[in-house]
Amino acid sequence: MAVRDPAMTDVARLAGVSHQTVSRVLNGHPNVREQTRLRVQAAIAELGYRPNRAARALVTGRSQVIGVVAQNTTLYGPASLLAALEQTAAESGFAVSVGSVRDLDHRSISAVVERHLAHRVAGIVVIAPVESAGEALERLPKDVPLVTVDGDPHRPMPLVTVDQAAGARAATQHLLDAGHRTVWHVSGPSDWFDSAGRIEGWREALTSAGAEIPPLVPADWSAAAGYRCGQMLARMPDVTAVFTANDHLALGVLRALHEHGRRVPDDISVVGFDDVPEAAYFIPPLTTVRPDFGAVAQASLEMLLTQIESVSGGALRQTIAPTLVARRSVAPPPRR
Amino acid sequence: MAVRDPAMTDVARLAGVSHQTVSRVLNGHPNVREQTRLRVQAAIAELGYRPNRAARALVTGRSQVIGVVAQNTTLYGPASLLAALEQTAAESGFAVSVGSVRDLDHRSISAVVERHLAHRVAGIVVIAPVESAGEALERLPKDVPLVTVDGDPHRPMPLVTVDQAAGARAATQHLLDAGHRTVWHVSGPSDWFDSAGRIEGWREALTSAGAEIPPLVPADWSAAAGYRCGQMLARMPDVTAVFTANDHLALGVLRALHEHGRRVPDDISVVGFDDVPEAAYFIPPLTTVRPDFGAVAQASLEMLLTQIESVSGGALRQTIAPTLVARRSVAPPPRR
DNA sequence: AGGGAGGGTGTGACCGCTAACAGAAAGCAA
DNA sequence: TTGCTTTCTGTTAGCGGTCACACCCTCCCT
Repeated sequence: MAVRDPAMTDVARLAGVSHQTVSRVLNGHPNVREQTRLRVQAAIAELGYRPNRAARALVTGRSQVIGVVAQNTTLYGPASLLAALEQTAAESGFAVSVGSVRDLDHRSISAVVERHLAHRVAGIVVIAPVESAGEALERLPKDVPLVTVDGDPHRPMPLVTVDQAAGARAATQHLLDAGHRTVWHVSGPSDWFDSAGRIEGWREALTSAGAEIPPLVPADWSAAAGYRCGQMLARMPDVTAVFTANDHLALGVLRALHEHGRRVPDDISVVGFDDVPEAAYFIPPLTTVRPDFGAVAQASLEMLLTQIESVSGGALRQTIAPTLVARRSVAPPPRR
Repeated sequence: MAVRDPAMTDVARLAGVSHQTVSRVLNGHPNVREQTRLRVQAAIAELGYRPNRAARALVTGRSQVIGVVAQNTTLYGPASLLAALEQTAAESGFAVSVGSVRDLDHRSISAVVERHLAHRVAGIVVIAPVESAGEALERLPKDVPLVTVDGDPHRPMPLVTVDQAAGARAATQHLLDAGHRTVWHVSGPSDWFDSAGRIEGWREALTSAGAEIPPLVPADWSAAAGYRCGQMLARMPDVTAVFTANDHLALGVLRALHEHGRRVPDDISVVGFDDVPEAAYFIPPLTTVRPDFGAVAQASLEMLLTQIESVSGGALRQTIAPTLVARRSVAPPPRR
């Protein structure tokens, strides 16, 4: 026989006060006598009372939930970000509701956003770093606090990004510094801003070093694609340095090179991006670029909270610098 | 100037009906004249009306949200499961709220569960496959629909599991079939049920084949641990076959063996577990066991929904069989 | 002693929805 | 026509909180 959960009035009755006083205790309102507060807290404990967030959300018009829109939370980057976001949000008393989209078209994204809005989420974080996401986002109500992670740098909305270009520059420069004449780049899917940023950084480093810019090798984020690209790269004798858009791609490249008898780093050097936990155990250990997901999460949440709390906004944009992690997949080019 | 979101009454006024009729249209109640329904739908569209889930949750006592309790959503298994769960839930009109716990003690788990209960979630899915989770779960209200994934098989609660033992048996048997006299096992953390199940399956296969049972090599889920274990294994000349509790562990082992000049699969065969997308691109491609996360998610949700909808429960337990994926990391043992 | 300030508490309305019932309209048998 | 279902639709009362306000009491100043 399911008994109704205790409500505020039950607590109030037991403590001999009004429901409003209970509410005050719950919300840490200052004007409550210490003795009363204790009585109420005792009653709460005795009944095992749990405030009903739905009721609160109804009257305040906002729940203590943050909606996240993500595409593929199986990928290492998004998954890490999501986890970090959840941790950070919990510390501020917020819950996190995920909404994944399979495809990143208007309709799918809007649908997920709608779902979040129907729940009256306090704010939305979008981890959908592709072109089409931005468009879908433009047409939603202006009064919903929103932060985009790794989104379109050219759109005027609150944005937190990993400095992809800086990371890519560091990776490329690292290879150049090792003595390579130029660096090839296996890029991520073309519609991701992350890819674009990494390509940009790679180009910049090459340009400013006066190095030749080899043709771009386009791929997606998978090891499979990396493998295919690696098979090509392995056949080209003048390729001595490769920077891949992520670590999984690098893994595929590594395997292809290995199969073709090209040694890493003796014959070819490879640098990845992401620093997945396994990168240190690739053959050979992979030099890569590590983004700080914790910092990204923190920054996003901070931005979101200032939007939620006040009307006037703080910073509209924040960039987190990644760091290069040097391991054994880089060496000087072979002497001819 | 933030205008109030349109509510049911606004729609009702515009359509010239009562709010209740609007409610009926929204909930697909049968007794509404077609013409009225259309008028209401037109009004909804015109106003951009979005039903307030919080209000509904308040009055019905249950929200259309499923709470997930997970430990580390960065690991491939949990992340995949979470994603699958989210997909499946969305199809049934449910949102998913994640609550990660850093540590798996009573207090942390209870705290997360409390948070979910405060939101009046419709049900809870626990992906926290360790001993301590079970205890924390026992003391929570009986009337909350709950499903445990990969939890304690000895506890009388609804449970969906990957058949770890079967997977491990298949892996071990596969190695035995290749001609190995016995198989070593690098196991996951001892407090995970997944680990226990895999150990059990490994032992069973060995026993029923009449093979010697080598000492267990305990580790956690990381490539780092795999590497350390691999360094030991590499020094033992009579080790010809290793089954690791997951693919990352296998990666570490592979690297250690490589460094010690022991070739895989020529000298030593290796089998993993999980089939992470990268497994096919390890050096060499890893033979592994693939659990069907989609099926697990589906089964869990189904179980949860029957609990939500009715009082009498359906199946209390469901087991999903994993499949062996043969790749190139397995070969017959070297001839002496 | 009178009066204002302010801490501490209670009262009532209301947030947006659903459930239960009541009432109106329509259909059909007698 | 009457009377009785069967649809359809409206009315009212909450769900469990918060907000705005009114009230009471004490304290302090004049």
